Amino acid sequence: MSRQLTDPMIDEVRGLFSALSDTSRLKVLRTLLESKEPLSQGAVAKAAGLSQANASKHLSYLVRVGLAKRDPDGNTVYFSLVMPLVSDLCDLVCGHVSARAKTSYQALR
Amino acid sequence: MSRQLTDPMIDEVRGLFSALSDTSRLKVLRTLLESKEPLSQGAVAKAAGLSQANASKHLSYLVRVGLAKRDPDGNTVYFSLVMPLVSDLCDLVCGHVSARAKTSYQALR
DNA sequence: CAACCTCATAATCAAATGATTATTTAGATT
DNA sequence: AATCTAAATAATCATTTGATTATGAGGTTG
Repeated sequence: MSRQLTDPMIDEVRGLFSALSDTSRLKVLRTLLESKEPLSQGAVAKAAGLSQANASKHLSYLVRVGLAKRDPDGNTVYFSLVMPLVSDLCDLVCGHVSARAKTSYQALR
Repeated sequence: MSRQLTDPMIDEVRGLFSALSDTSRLKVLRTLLESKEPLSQGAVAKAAGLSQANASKHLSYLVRVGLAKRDPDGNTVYFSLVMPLVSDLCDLVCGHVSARAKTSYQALR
């Protein structure tokens, strides 16, 4: 985001972060992170508690912005995450969130 | 995002990414990144091309999720970014975006 | 204290976004 | 070929979100 953040680039960045700013899509990411192997769309939908159509749209979104990969095999389509990008984002953001949680907890005592 | 991504935590993470998924807020971040010093709200608004009320809301959003800091001095309020979190996020995401841009450009030749 | 400055807040409106239901496409199976 | 399954797409609706305009609250300066 730092150097040369041109206006068209801002739009790309916005799209990527938008992909991460929805509860359902984060649940999809969590599901795929916790699974070591690629999962079919149906498996993702079930594990994340989403309807079929909903899971399809969210997974497409993640693929479009480059956070997930699509891997069709016969009838079913397998999805997996793009690493290490996603895990890096995880570590950064989760670290920040839990650090904030800790300090705001300590502020209560 | 990886380990122990509980449901309440997902909501926090969502809030953080939502803060980054808006063009105006990204312009605010860019403005603050390019400035070495904290900037008053008015300065941010002008540099980012936002109205006063709009800048106020967006800056409050960034502060609320812990991406920016507020520093009132007399009449004016100075804002700055929380480092190194923001620059780390920048590097990660901008790297990804420009890498994708490059490969999709090469795909055209 | 009165006029002024900087920022925050409230109300309103238009636009974007996510969920649902239904339908369609493509591949597999009988 | 007919059927079944998995996934994508379309249409619709409710909700969320961002921009604008106007106003209010603090602090500063003449």
